[in-house]
Amino acid sequence: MTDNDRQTEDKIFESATEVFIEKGMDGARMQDIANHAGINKALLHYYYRTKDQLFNAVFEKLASKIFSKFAPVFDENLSLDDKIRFFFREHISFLQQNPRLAAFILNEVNRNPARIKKLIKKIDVNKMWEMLMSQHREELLKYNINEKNLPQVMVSMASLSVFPFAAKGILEAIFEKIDVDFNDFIEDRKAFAAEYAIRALKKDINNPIK
Amino acid sequence: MTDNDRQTEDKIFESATEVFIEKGMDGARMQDIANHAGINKALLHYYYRTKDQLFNAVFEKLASKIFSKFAPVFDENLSLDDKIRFFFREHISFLQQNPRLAAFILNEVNRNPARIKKLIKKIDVNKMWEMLMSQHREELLKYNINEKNLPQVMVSMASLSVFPFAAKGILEAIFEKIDVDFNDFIEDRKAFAAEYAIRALKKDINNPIK
DNA sequence: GTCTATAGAAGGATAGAC
DNA sequence: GTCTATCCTTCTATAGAC
Repeated sequence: MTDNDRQTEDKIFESATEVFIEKGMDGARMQDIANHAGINKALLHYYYRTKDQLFNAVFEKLASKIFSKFAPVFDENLSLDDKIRFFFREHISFLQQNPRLAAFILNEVNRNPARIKKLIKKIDVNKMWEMLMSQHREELLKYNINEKNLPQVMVSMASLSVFPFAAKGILEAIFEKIDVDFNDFIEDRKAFAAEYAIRALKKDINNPIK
Repeated sequence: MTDNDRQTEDKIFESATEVFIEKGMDGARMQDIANHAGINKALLHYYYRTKDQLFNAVFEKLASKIFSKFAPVFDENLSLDDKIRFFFREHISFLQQNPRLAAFILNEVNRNPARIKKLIKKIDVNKMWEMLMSQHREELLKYNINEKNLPQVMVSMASLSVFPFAAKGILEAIFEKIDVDFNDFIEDRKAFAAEYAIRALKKDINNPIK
């Protein structure tokens, strides 16, 4: 494969990424992607035979990029509280740089759930729990976390981080009325969500878990 | 307008609702909607001149339905804790009955933010804060809630409730691996999210807010 | 008000020249 | 490898009969 091939193929891939994120699989037009890349439609089909194949290539790249952002949390040598802070800071910063990415992935997965199966296969949820247990055995006793409610705990953290981006359009409309800037809100959220989640997970003698 | 008109128009509207929620504006086909309603395409255009008009009618109905679910929280005569419990129980139950609704709204708003502006106009956020203040003035002193962080607080509650539905496709794929049923998860979530949010919002002498 | 038939436009995909 | 021209299907929308 020559440099020229690579260049064109990359250009197509990048343009497709932008257009698909913007319009979704159904809304995107091959013509848009071609225009965006400064080439013609036929070339798209030369490199990626069909729209479906082009979309799949883009989707897989983006989805794996998102999932890979969850892993480092378990590797850092930090207290549990600081891991939570680390997670929100990193994860929200990542989404901040790609504000439409989350909504795109969520929507396309719902539209075609089979797409995500392949990527999920690589994730070992049980191992995540074991790592958490081995690294924070004593700390965990002070937290409202156990093997049974771990899914609820993890989903809650993902919710607090991802939802504002998934609901960006609605939030911006509401914020406009109360003179809040979405970007400022997101900047504040890195710390707010972390402290919120930490308080929610810590056992509290004033409000013991039943 | 005769009964027959009403019947047909309603049938079209209901069919359009189902198909649009399932496939989105771009993915939905007028033919699908006609088939679903047991009529032919031409009739769709007779009642709603264009696909766009039909979609707008459906979208507005659904979006206002979702927003109206937030209001009753402020009217109930309950302690703040019980209002939070009430909110999660009611809101999650509503989404449980319409599991694809949240993802549909979020996606279509992002695709076309102008759509939501009209509905947002009706919401008075400042009034919500005033009601909260007047009803729970003393209680609020024990909570990490103030006028400045109210948006963060509200978005967090919406996140915990809505996100699992927006991410249904991904969660189901993950849950399959660890043998968790999505419906069971949602059932548990009504109580989990409430207690999680309450702990997160309560001031805690062990972990005071800075 | 409801249907059949079809116009007319758009979009994905390919053939063939260079 | 890249382009122009075009095929062919799909889809929205309308015309016109009943």
